[in-house]
Amino acid sequence: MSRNDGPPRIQAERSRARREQILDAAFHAFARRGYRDTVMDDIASAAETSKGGIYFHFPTKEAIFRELVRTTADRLAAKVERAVAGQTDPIGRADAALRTVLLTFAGHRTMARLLFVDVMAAGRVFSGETSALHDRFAGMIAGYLDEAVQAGVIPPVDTGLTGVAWFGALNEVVARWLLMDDAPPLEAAYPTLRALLLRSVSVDEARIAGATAAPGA
Amino acid sequence: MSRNDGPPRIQAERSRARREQILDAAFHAFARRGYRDTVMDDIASAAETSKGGIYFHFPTKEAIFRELVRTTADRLAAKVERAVAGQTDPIGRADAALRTVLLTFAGHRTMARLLFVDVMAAGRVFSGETSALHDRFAGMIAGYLDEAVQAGVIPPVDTGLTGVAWFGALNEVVARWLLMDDAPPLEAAYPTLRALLLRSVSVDEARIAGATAAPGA
DNA sequence: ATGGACATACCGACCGGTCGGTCGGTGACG
DNA sequence: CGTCACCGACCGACCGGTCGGTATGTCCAT
Repeated sequence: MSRNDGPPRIQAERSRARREQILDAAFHAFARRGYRDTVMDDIASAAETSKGGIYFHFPTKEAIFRELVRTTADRLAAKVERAVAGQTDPIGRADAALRTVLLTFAGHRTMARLLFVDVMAAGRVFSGETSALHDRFAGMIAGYLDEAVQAGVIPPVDTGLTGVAWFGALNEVVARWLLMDDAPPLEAAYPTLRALLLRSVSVDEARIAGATAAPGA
Repeated sequence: MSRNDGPPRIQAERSRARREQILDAAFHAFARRGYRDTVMDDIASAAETSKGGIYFHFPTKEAIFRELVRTTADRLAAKVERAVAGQTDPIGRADAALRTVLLTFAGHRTMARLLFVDVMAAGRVFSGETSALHDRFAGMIAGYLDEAVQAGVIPPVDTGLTGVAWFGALNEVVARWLLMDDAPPLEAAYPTLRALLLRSVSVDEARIAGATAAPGA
């Protein structure tokens, strides 16, 4: 793993590692205390470095946050797309996307916090970020819905608005779960939410009842 | 207007008016710039008074914000309940609630901003407030859904979760609208959103098609 | 190979600005 | 003349970002 050819670039490797260390510490700090209540010294000490050290690797606090949001969203989107690729049935695809997001957040509260709470809570400076993030996921949903409409599986609807509404519903369920102290596992909400959403676009009741397997149509 | 009977409580009246003035200024300031980015001096100058003047009427910045959120939510809740009281049909009630909220926000972007954006954006200090606020409205929805289930108009479902999901969908649609610069009127989203939500709890397609009048069932 | 010049990574005291909240004072109403 | 309402200069904690300095690689000329 650490085999390096010819010139032993010790310094470069160390630098990369430290950068990662800072990102990781910032991720957890932001997720726990929120953007504004996180102080650079918090991140520094959690990353076992100093404020000066951080500012060697990053220009501003904002830049750290932006990078974190971007890469986290990227990771999640990739995961969803991977899950969706394994499904051919349009309903199955939308379904897989929903399940992936829900299950991922269930396993990584911190990720959920960062994306769904902090980005909103970070203030007006990041409203562009927020907008882009929500657009991205609402747009993904709308895309899958469009496919479903195209395939004739559901009647035509305003997929844009529906995507937004679906995303909102999902968002709120996750946020709710995040703010509760006692945690009934998030997965528990999946069947109900799934049925609710599918019904909202007039999917056949029979299809809703069927599990996520068997794309035999 | 400024007529006062018998005992001339000039001073008390003036005090009340000033208090209101401050609240009003704070409301708009918070709605425009958000809680954290609003500075006491902003509020002071907008209310045509001074920081000291404010601190004569209120103990802390936080207290002002809390009072604002509470009374605003109260006002909205009362408006919804009034609208709902005029409907007997369970579906009509849920429907009236939805329409009221949407139309109110459409007419008062500031109110929407304060309740839906700023409360989330105010930081961890107010997470209790957020929680309570969302619970309140999600709970209201769940209540109407319970009635509908009781009346046999819709099949039994997890009304709690459904309330949360509905609220989330509504929330997101409003938030989206708030963050857009060009504004297709919010009311335009009403019919689609209405149909979407009603379908999600298996309301008869016939009933969905019918307008909000005629509770003739 | 080796020493010294240059770059890279890192440190933490410090700076400058911000902002919630305070306090001594002032005027006007009753 | 006391009290209520109000003013605004001021305080001090806080925090993002800077800067002079150090220590540890890295590279090249000799």
